[in-house]
Amino acid sequence: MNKDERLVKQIIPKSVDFSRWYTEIIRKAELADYAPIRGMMVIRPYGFAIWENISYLLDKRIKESGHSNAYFPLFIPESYLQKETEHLEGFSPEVAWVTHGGKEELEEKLAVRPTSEAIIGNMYSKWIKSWRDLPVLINQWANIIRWEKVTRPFLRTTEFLWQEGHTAHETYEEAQEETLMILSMYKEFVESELAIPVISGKKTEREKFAGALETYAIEALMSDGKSLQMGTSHNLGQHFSKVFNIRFEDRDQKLQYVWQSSWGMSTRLIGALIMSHGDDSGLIFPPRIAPIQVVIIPISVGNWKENVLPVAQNIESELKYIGVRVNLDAREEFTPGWKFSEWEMRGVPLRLEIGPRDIKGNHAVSVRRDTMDKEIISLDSLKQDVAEILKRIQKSMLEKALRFQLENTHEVQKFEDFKSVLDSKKGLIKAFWCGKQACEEKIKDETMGTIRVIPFKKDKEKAVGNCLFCGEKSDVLVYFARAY
RNA sequence: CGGGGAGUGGCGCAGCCCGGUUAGCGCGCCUGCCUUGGGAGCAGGAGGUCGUCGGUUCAAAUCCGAUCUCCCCGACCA
Repeated sequence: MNKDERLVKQIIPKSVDFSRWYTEIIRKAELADYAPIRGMMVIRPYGFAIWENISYLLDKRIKESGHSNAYFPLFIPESYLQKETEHLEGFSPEVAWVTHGGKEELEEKLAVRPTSEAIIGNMYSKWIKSWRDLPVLINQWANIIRWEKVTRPFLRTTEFLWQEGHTAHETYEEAQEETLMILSMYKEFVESELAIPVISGKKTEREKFAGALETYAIEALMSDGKSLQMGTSHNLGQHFSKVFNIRFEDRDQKLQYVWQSSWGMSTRLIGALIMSHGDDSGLIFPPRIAPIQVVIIPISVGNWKENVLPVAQNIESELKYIGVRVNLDAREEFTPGWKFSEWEMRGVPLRLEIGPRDIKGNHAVSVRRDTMDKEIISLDSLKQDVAEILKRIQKSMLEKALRFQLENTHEVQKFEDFKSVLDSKKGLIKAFWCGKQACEEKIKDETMGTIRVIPFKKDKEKAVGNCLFCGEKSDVLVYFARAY
């Protein structure tokens, strides 16, 4: 039986080898495949459907909060990229360059965008003349190229898809407000749609986006105990407006530089979904994002095509009618048992089994992927029940992930404890930090632990402690973790 | 980019050290029969220039060199 199980699952259990489990499940579940170019992958239909759901649900929020979509060029002239020094230094090691058009060498190299601040800044300088033109609230859905040294499907690929928002405002306060509004929108999105609880806060100077005044991020704890940055929102200050000369005449007729923000989330979110929710049997997708929310498996016995199939088809169309993404697996060449495992591996949140026995009893058997709980539901109330169960799955997946996050968050005072917790239990560690980059750096060198975020102050939290490394008095409590 | 491992039908592997018939095995795939409430069975069949390029040799999956890609562990990042 054990041997059979291995053959059947075709993937290494997550608990045995997390890394291998991660890459194997991506290929076995047909989310993505390796392309013949270093660090590049093909997002296959089942994987792309997740991205489409993410895009749709996120785009709705972006628009509802007043932003419009636009599209900027893939190429950025070298001179533009060079204008913001920090920005250039941050990105130059990973920029891909276009040097030729056909056989002719270009007079000026073109960068394949690693992010679009530069090209957008340039355009904004033409568009913005008066305070009446502000704010500019633009988002773009695009692909990005970053020549990373080490790549992993979805988590870090040479090319990835994302949305990047770029806004311009009259004042620092407005830009800051936008930056934080987006951050909380990201948090809400990831928690309610992806069922992944996140911690949000500010990044340290060291982890800041190249060219930003301040960087904020949402971070989530993956089920192997490592942290993953899932979205970032930057207050760019006037760094880019000064170098791209984005000026406007303000209400007092004075010429001013605009205040900007930029923010993004990427296909990395799919990696986060895989790593936060999956188990030894494969993927588990939260219903809101799942490409297929319900799979119907007809139990093929006897003349099932006459008896069972029509009922299954009826259920399928009823569920479709109420907007459930449903798939009836009526393939003859596979047994029901085979299909059960297959769809479990592929993470479908709810399975409906319907066979002769069920039809006699006017019911179907539902099986939740997240808990494997079986429930017999009446065909008369099937639509409502399925919708209800999907909601419950969504909710309990978030709760489960949150429980995991809390259970794996430890508070430590001493560096010795910090090291042992990081080695044995992993997870997030809350500790005080004096604010000096030297301490941050040394902690990283010794433990591989980095400051993920400086959370926003909560009233009830202890106000002061001692820096984890140097022991100096501090009122900054931060989250450390080993990160992807 | 450093250190380690690996590329052989769709997937997982054996063969390589010690060069020599027609490159094997399991799963999957195709056809037929038979089955089907947790990955059924039998019979027949298809599918490979052994990652790529070059070298050594009468002869290369096997030896040598280069190169590409993947995986793991570090330095860098969404």
